[in-house]
Amino acid sequence: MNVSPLQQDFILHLGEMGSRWGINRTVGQIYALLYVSEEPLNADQIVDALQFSRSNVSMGLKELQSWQLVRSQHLPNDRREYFSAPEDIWEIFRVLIEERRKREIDPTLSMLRQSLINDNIAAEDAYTAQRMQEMLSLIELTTGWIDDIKDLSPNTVVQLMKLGSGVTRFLKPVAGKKNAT
Amino acid sequence: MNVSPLQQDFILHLGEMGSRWGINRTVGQIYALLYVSEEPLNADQIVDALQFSRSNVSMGLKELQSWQLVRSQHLPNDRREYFSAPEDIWEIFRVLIEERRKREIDPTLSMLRQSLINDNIAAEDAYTAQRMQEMLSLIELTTGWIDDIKDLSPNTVVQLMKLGSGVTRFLKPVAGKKNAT
DNA sequence: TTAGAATTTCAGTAATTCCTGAAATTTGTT
DNA sequence: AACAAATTTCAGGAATTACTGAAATTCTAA
Repeated sequence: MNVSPLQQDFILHLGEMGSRWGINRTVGQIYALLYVSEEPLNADQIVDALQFSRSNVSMGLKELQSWQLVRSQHLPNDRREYFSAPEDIWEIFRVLIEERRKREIDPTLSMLRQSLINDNIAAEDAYTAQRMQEMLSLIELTTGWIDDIKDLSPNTVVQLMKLGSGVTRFLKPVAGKKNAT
Repeated sequence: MNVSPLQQDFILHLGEMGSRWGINRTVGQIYALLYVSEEPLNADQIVDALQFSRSNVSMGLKELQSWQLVRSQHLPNDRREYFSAPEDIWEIFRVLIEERRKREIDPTLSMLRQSLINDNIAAEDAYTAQRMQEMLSLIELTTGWIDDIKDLSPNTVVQLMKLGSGVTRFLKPVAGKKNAT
C-alpha cells in the first residue's frame, strides 16, 4: 500500500477533522483512506498504509460500520474481509445526516417530550417549560423537514439548493413581511 | 440559586449531549442553565447552581461566548458580569449552524480547494482527485445554499420547512426522473 | 492611588479517551 | 476434526482533555 502525497494530505486532514466530528483521529484516517481508494482494502492493507495497530484498525472499521460509512465484502478466493466507502456521495451525505441526527438530536427530542408530558407544570417552572417547548418545536420542525426531503433524488436536491432563497417566490406573501430580502 | 427538578433534568441531559456536540459536559450544563433562566446570571450564581469551580465556570463562559451562544451584560449598580442565552431560538439555531460550519466544514473546504488547485494531477491520483472534487462540490453546494437562506426570516423558513418536499412541485420536471416520490 | 471585589490565567492533578500487544475466538480449508 | 488464517476482545499503558485551587491580573469606587 503506497499512499501518494495527495492522499496523505487528505488522510491527515480528515484525521484532524475527525475529532471535531465525534470520531477519533485514526477512525477519520481510515475512512479517508477508504474514501480515496478505488479498490476495497483489507485490514492489513490499512495497517500497512496508516501504520497503526491491527486491533485499532479492527475497532475503527467496526465504528465506521456502525456509522454506516463503510461496507465490507469478500473477494473470490480470499477469506479476508475487504472494506470500502460507498461511492455515491449523496448516499454518504444522507447517511451522515441521519447518523448525526440519531446521536445528537434524537436523544434530546425524547428527553424534551418526556419532560413536557406532564401538563401541570409548577408556576416556578413556567419559563423553563416554555423554553424547553420552544426547543422541542424547533427540533420537531427541523427533523420533520429532513424526514420529508431525505428521499428526494439527488438531482432534485441539487435543483432546490441551487434555487436557494429563490424558492420563496413560490410562497404566499405574509402581510407586512417580506419573504426574501 | 435553586434549580428545580425540571431544570435539573434538562441541565444534566444537555451536559451529556455536550460531548457529542464538541463541547464538554460542564460547558453544556452552563449553557443549559442559562437557556432556562429567565434572568441573566453572574458567575457565582452559576457556581452555586452547578457546583463546579469558579475557574471552570469562567472558562466555560469564555467558550460559550466564542460560540456566540452566550452574551454578557451589566446590571445597574453591580460590577459583576451577568450572562444570558439569547432569547430568540431562531437566532440560536442560525448561530449554531454557522459556528459548526466554521469548525467542521470550512477547514475541509479550504484544504480541498488548496489541494485541487494543481491542474496536472498524476495519473495514479486520478481517482483520488475525482473523489476529492466530488466532496468539494457537495460542500460548496451545501454551504452556498446555507449562505443563501440564512438571512430569510424565521417565518419564511417555517413556511418552507412545513412545505417540505412539497416545494418540488415548483421545479421543472427532469426528463425521465420524478422529482418527488 | 489604593483597597478589595471580580475575573482570568495557569500549573498540576483527575478523569477520560485512545491505542497497543497478547490472548482468545471465529472462520474456512484440508 | 485439526490446523492455520483472520478477526476480535480486552487489560493496561499512553495520550489527551477536563477541572481545580492558588496566584495574578483587571476593574471600579472611594
